[in-house]
Amino acid sequence: MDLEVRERLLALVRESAEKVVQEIDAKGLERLDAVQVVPTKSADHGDFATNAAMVLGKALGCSPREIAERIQRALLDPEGIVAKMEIAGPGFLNFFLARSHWDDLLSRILREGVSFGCSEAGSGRRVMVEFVSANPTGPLTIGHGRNAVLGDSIARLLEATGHEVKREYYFNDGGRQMRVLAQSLRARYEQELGIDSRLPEDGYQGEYLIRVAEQLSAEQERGWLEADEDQFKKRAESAMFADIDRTLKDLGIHFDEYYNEQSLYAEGRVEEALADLKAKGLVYERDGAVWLRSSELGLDRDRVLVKSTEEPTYLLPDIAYHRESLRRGFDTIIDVLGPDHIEQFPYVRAAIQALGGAAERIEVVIYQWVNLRQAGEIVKMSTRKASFITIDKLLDEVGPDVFRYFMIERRGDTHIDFDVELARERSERNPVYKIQYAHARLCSLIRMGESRGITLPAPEEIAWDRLESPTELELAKVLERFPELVTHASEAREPQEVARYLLDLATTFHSYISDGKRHRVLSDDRGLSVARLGLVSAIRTTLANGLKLLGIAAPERM
RNA sequence: GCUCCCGUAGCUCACUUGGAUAGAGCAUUCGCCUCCUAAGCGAAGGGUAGUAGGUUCGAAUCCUACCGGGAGCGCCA
Repeated sequence: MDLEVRERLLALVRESAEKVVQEIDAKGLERLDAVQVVPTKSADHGDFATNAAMVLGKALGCSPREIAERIQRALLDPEGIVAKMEIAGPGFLNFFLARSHWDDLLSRILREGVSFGCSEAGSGRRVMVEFVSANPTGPLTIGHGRNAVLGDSIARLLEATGHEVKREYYFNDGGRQMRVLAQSLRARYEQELGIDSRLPEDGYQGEYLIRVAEQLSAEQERGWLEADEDQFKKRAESAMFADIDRTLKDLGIHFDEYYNEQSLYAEGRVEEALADLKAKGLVYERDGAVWLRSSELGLDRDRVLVKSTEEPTYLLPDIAYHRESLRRGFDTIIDVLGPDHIEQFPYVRAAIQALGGAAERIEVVIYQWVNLRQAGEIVKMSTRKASFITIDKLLDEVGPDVFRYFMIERRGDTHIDFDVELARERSERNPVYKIQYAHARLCSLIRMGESRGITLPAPEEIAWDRLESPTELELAKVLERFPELVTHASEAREPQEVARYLLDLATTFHSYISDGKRHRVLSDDRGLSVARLGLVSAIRTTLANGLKLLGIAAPERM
């Protein structure tokens, strides 16, 4: 694919700036890296601007404006990308792009359709995105929902930029939590049968277990009174996973693999990791526990690998898991994790590194917890006490699109206070509706065009030069940003950039279409109608492509 | 004790990874459906960007210190 115009401009500017530097003082060469070309905020400043003259000013000992003039004179533009250049402000060199650029852009969008915005940047790279990874002890909470939406959107962005993506759910159905869950289910089952049975001290109090128990007693009657803990565990686990899967499905999320931590034990990977760490002299015993000598790996203290009860902490299997993932041949492994891992993860990474693993291929996307606000009060969420609102409940009220948008509109590393009442209210008047509404209106225009017999010819045959208003050019300018935005959001693992962008595009469109006196799309002027419908179609394509990256529906009618 | 996040309009948050006059939504006030979907649009008011330094041609953005708020970890995971 062609380079985006910004990159082509940057190359021209650097080339020209280099010549100027050579003429004046070669010492300025090392400043060339700081030269940028960026889209402008205001149309008065053209379409793109470069800071080259300001960056080089000091090194060359000349005024920025003088340098800007020399760069302007030296700039060669064989393709004729630039129609006009201006020097402004403290020394910006502003570029006004040639009309043909915008015409080409609109043609290109129509030609590329669903793949506009996609790239092959990550072609040949295998990436694993490991997310959700909630243990099957209860329904998914809103916090898990943030993880789910974030991970899935990152995966979608990676796919759009050509990566081969595997979505993985890593879980642990061994250990204490699951035993407590099994005991809790047994207690509920016995209660169903009228036996005065109590939940274990720190048992799972959620209502969902009662439902499972009801079903179990209906099926088995008293048949499970002698059942062992393992039977209850398996029963509880499959019920919990059924819940989780349904929720994920409602959110439009699927996984390629469910990876069980227990398999690491079964295959001896955990022992192996411990043995290898021992062989490197990175392990010692104290107080009956086995410690990782992480303070010798540049970290602030040592950590327990195996507790005095002989159970491993999460750290050891995590080291084994990541080693195993690297062996599976991924170029990049992205873990989407809650803030409880912020402090921990460096130890996993350090251990992998010390064992000679490619720790730099492991990336962590940390998100902050979602606080729930009810009647103005922050509610702490705990799975065990069931003091949470499940995603299911919320999805019933606001639907997956609003939920996904809520979870993705902010950067992952900021806190979200999720106000349930507000979410309900806002479900009727919400940014995501504004975006979807724009898409529906665009579709409506296309339908109306068709009903009047106006269909789009091949993109190159559209008389794009009929689009003359500033708003139309502004729209084109917004569309222009999309491919680069997708690339950036993908590389930065920041899907909220897409959400922001879509809102911006939708707003610009609503503004355009509301001024129907000046820009009526469908009119008696057939050529103009075709050109405007072409623009409409390009906007629709871009909105739809962006919504798809976020897993949000693009309705044709509302 | 250690780690992370946040202090920007009355509220919730942006600012394209250091650029030109700091922007949206909500809320408030005032307008717009004989005209392609009013889930929309236009306009007005509202700001010492927590404080103090530093780096830079240029700082809301980077660095340091302090103040204030939120969260996590320290043999549960």
